[in-house]
This record gives sequence, structure tokens and C-alpha cells, in this order.
Amino acid sequence: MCTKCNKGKYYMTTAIAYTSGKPHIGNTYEVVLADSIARFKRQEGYDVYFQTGTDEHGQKIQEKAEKLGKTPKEFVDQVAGEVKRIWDMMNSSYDSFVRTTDEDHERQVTKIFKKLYDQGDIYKGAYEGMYCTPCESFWTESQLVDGKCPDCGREVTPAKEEAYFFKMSKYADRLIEHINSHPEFIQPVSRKNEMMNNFLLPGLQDLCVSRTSFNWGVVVDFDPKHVVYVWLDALSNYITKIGYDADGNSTELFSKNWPADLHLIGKDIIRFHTIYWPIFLMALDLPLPKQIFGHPWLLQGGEKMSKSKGNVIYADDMVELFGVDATRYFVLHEMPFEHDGIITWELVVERLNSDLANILGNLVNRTVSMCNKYFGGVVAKTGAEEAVDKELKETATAARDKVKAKMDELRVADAISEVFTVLRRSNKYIDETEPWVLAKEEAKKDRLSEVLYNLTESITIAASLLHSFLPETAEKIVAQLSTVIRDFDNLSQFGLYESGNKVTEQPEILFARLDIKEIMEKVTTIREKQRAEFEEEQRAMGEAPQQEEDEAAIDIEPKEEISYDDFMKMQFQVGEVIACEAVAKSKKLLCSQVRVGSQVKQIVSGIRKYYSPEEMVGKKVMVLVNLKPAKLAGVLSEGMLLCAENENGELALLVPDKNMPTGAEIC
RNA sequence: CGCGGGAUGGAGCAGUCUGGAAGCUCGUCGGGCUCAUAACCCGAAGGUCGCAGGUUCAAAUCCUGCUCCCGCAACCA
Repeated sequence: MCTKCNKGKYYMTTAIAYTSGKPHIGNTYEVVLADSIARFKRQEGYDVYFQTGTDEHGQKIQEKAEKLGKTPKEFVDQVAGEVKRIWDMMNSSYDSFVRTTDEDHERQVTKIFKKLYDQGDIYKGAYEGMYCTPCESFWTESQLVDGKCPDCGREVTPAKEEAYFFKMSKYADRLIEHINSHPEFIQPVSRKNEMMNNFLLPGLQDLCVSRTSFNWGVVVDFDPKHVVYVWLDALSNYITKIGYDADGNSTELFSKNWPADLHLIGKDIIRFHTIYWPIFLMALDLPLPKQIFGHPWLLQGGEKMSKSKGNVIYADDMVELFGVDATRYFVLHEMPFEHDGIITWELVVERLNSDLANILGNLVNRTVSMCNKYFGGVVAKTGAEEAVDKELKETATAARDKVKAKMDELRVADAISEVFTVLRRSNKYIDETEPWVLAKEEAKKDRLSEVLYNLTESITIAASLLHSFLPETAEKIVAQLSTVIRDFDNLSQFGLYESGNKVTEQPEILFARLDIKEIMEKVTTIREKQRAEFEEEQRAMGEAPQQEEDEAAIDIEPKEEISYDDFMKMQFQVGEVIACEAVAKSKKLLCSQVRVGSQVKQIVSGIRKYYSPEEMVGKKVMVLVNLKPAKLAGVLSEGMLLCAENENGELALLVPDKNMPTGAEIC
């Protein structure tokens, strides 16, 4: 009956995790999602090849390793080990774990780069832009903040640097045509417009595909001061690791599996996967992947997780508190298809209690208990059917196709809900049939047996469908029922549970109910531990540890020493904001009329996010008066309002501690 | 006027393409049941579907304008 391996191959990948640090639960979500899809496809009968791994090159990694006093390789070895450990802990059933520092991968990337260069798709040119010398970074005009380096706020100068470029525009029309004729290519569909309108239709610029500012990467063999742009390097993993060879000696694994059926990625890197990657593939004369799904993010209480905010949730901690399957359940079920999902400890506990403990665990437990109590554990079909059975059977047998339909659309959360529909219906069935009432009359013994058989059968079907999502739990359930996970093909039939089987005598609690208070106490401990680790890391990197949560100390790059005369060149005065309005063309800027002494200056500042025009009016502020006027977003600005800035870029205006008249000199 | 997404009972979401009695899960309240993990089942309360106009017999859904939130804006991966 098994149809294994007759539906053809299914090659799927996750994005490879960037090894700049330990992945949090949001990153882990991706591999769990991929794993559930892989498992489901296998169950359906596809020959699945599932690849994941780590992206280990790049400037960030090099810098971080340096700060920690390690070689980049030592550093990525450690992080990649962590990633793999977490992926394994989550029970991900990948077939291949690629690392971009793998020798075979690096060799192929070198060859691919050369091939593209030889055929003229990559050419040597010069990158021109605004350069911030201390930060060693190029910025585009649009990235500059008030015409200055967005990182450090210092002046930037026009500069030129030798670099290799990829002729993106050459393939743009073909890509547009492909995307238009393959509506399933970019998922969710709403992303398609974003890519088209923002990037493809305005015209693609050639992409700079080499770097000289650091060397932790794949070296360009014919021009060794360049390393290959990390994205060209990273994206290639999807073909190199399954055996692509740029010289035409690709392996059988490659010819069998390419093109990929699914690239599962985060919504932040859709551009790289739906524009650059397909174009690289066209240049290599390879077919394009069939589908790219940019999944949403898991946000901690609506905010991005970040170590400095101290709100990171790690898979380790969740598994320790809830177990692997509960963690898998939460991320899979709580993640909507189109937009970001929210995770908080409270929500996890709520979901776990209501769904896993109450609906699923308790159903199995009460069913097994009744089998033992009334029939010594033996589950027998007697044929004593009643009308009420019909709906239960229909719900159970319809579930498989419903789950499949949702999975085909990659709506994993909805697929799980379909299984829970069966479980909810089963709980209701118990109430409808009232086995404890039947048990009181000897004459109704057959009916009682039939009822318990129907329940056991429904649970077996549900557990089999749950196997892709909660593999351990599904196995535990069928073990308690003394049966096995049923073949996919047989899940639309009712009554295959072997009559006369004996279920376990001591049903183990699948998911214990949790007390939110106890969990939150443990969470406090976890947070403290995290904070300590974060501070230690900061110390190891030679940076000052943060003080109190709300009073962090910040060190900035020391600037050149200046003389008193230099200081005196700057004219600071107290000003009073007499009018203020938002700059229409911009989102960040406010335009204030500031009275300084007897004159009024128009000053534009990037503080709209932190101050409303209304609250600005009447404020006494500190003004740098003799700054050369400049136009910001087309509006003339004749000075600067002084602000303090914290590590999150939040701004606070400086105001005099005591009341001072407008025009008072600040010295 | 840069591009795009969102706003639906206390919370999280579906429904919007293809107009036709406002739905799901959680929470709250009331009831039932006792096989079970204080679990399960039934019922109830609770919403001007962001705001303002318009089209229509009929609008959460279509059109126009507005407000607020969130992404992206191309070499930070």
C-alpha cells in the first residue's frame, strides 16, 4: 500500500544561517517549518532531499572573531556547531548540512566566479560612492543621514574602489517574464509586487560582487585581493553542495535534484532569492527553483529580538521549559502565513495548556484510561454502530486531504489546525456517547466497545497526521495505543485499527499543564543568565559592559583632539522654537523656526520620530548657530539642534538646566 | 506626492480577489458531565469591521480622501 518514492523527488532548502551568533527561536523557526514540510512530503511519498546549513563568510564575522581574539575559522566552527546542535535538538530531519567554509563549496564558488567572468557576465569596474574612512564603509546617497555616515555621523568623502560587477540588467527581462508567467514562484504572492515595483521594473543596477575591505571569504583566484561577495557565495550552496560542477562534471545527485522545488527563507532576504539568485542561475544556464517562500518573522511581543534589549528567546530555553514538540508546536502553529507572528512566554504557556495538554494529551489519556477501566485495555470493534458515529468518522477521514491542501499552500499553521479539528471532535464524541453511562449496563457493553474503538481509531489517524509536526509526540501516542504511524494512503479510511489490540496499561501524560507563575519565575532566571552572558561577551569583545537596563553607558569612537580655538570657532546659543512643522517630503525631518536672540533661524532636524511638531514649539534648545546652511530634503537648514543619542539611535534634545534667555551663549 | 503591507468584540487571527444575515482560537461569565491532566461538552455576554464620504436594494468586502502602525528603499549578510 505504501507509495513511498513514487511521487518523484522534492528538493528543498532553508536559508543557511549566518554564523554571527547563536540563532534565536525566530531563526530556529525556519528549520522547524522546513522540517515539517520535509516530513510531510516524505509521508506523502516524495523522495525528499532537505538541505540546510550555515553561511560563514563576511566582514561581520571577521570583525567579531577579531574582537574575540579568535581566528574567523575558530569562531565559525564554534557557531556552526551550535547551529547544528540546535537544529538536531529540534529534531530536524535534514539530509545535508552545508557550511560555506566547506572545501568543495569554496572550490565551486571560485569556479563559478571565474566562469561568469570568462563569459563576460562579471566585469571589473570601480565602485564609486561616499566613503566614511573611519568606518571603512561605502554608502549610497540615500543611506546617508543628513549627508553624513549613518553609522558614526561623520563626514563622508566621494571615493572610488576597484571592484567586480555582475551585469544584472542583461537578464532582467527574462526574469520579469519568468515571474509573470509563474505566479507560484514567489510566495506569498504579495511579495511579488514588492520585488517587481521596487527593483525589477525601475531597472536593475549592476551588482557589485566582490569586496576588498576584508578577506574572510572565497578568494577570487585570478585577482586575490578580492573576495567573492557573500551573497554570491552563500546562494551557491544550493547547487554546490548537491554536486554542481562549473566545468560540467556535476554529480547524479545534482541532476536528480536540481532545480530545487522549494527555497524556504525569511522575508528579509526575498530580494536576494527572487532576483539575484535566479539571475545567477540564468547566467550559469541552469533552470530556476520552482518556488521561493519568504516566511514572516516571529517577534517577541511585537518587537524584533535583540540581545541588547534582553528579549531574546532561544530554542534551548524553550526546550528546557516545554520540551521539543511543544516548542515545535508553538512556532508552527502561531505563525501566520503572511505577516509576523508574536511570541511571548505567556502565549506559549497558554497554547501549550489549551491545545497540547487539554485537547490532545487529555484526550489520549482519558481514552486509554477508559479502555483499561472497562475492557482491561482491549480495544475491539463490535459493529454496534449508532448515528452519532457518522460525524466523527467523517471528520477523521476527511482530515488527511484537508491537511494536504493546506500543506500544498505551505500553510502549515492551518494544516495543524485541521488535525486539531479531529481531536476536538473526538472530545465531543465522548460527551455525546457518555461511555461511563454505557458501562453501567451490561447490555450496552458492545456499544461501549465500539465507541472506544472509534475513539482509538480517530486518535490513530490524528496522530499519524501529526507526525510531520510533532514527531516524538505522534510516536508516543501510537505507542500508547499499541499501533504504528499509519501510511498516508490509508488515512482516509476508517477502521484499520486492529480489533482486539491491547493499549498500554499506564498511559503517560503527554503534556503536563503548566503554571504560568512558575514558568515566569524560571524565565526571570533565564533572563538574568542571558544578561550575564551578554555582558561577558561584550567584555570579551573589549567593549564596556552595559550598566543598568535603562541607563546604559555608551562609548563612541574617540575623535581627534581639538584646541580651545577650534572649540571657540563654534557658536552655540540657546534658541526658542517658535514654530515647527514636519517636512512633507521626508519621514524623519522636522523643520523648526528657532529664535536665537533677535534673529530667527530655520533648522531642519531628523527627530520626527521622537518629537511631534506641537511639543517642539516653546522648547528652549541648544543650537549650533554658525553651521554652514545646507538643504535637507529640499528645505534650507541654517543650523543644528543638539541632541543626545543612545545605542538605539533614539534622540533627546538638550535643553538648559535653568531658564535662560534665547540667544544666551553656550560656552 | 518613493514602494508595499496592515488596522475586525479583552488578546491573537480568518473573512476582502468573486458585495448578500460578522466567524475561529484563547480569555471572561453561566450551565452540564465525572472517563480524564481542576481537563471535556453546551450556552451567554462582548465588535459603529481605523476615520470620513461615495456607488448599490445591499459594503468588513468596491471607489475616493484621511489618520495611525509596520516593513523595504538596492555594497551593513
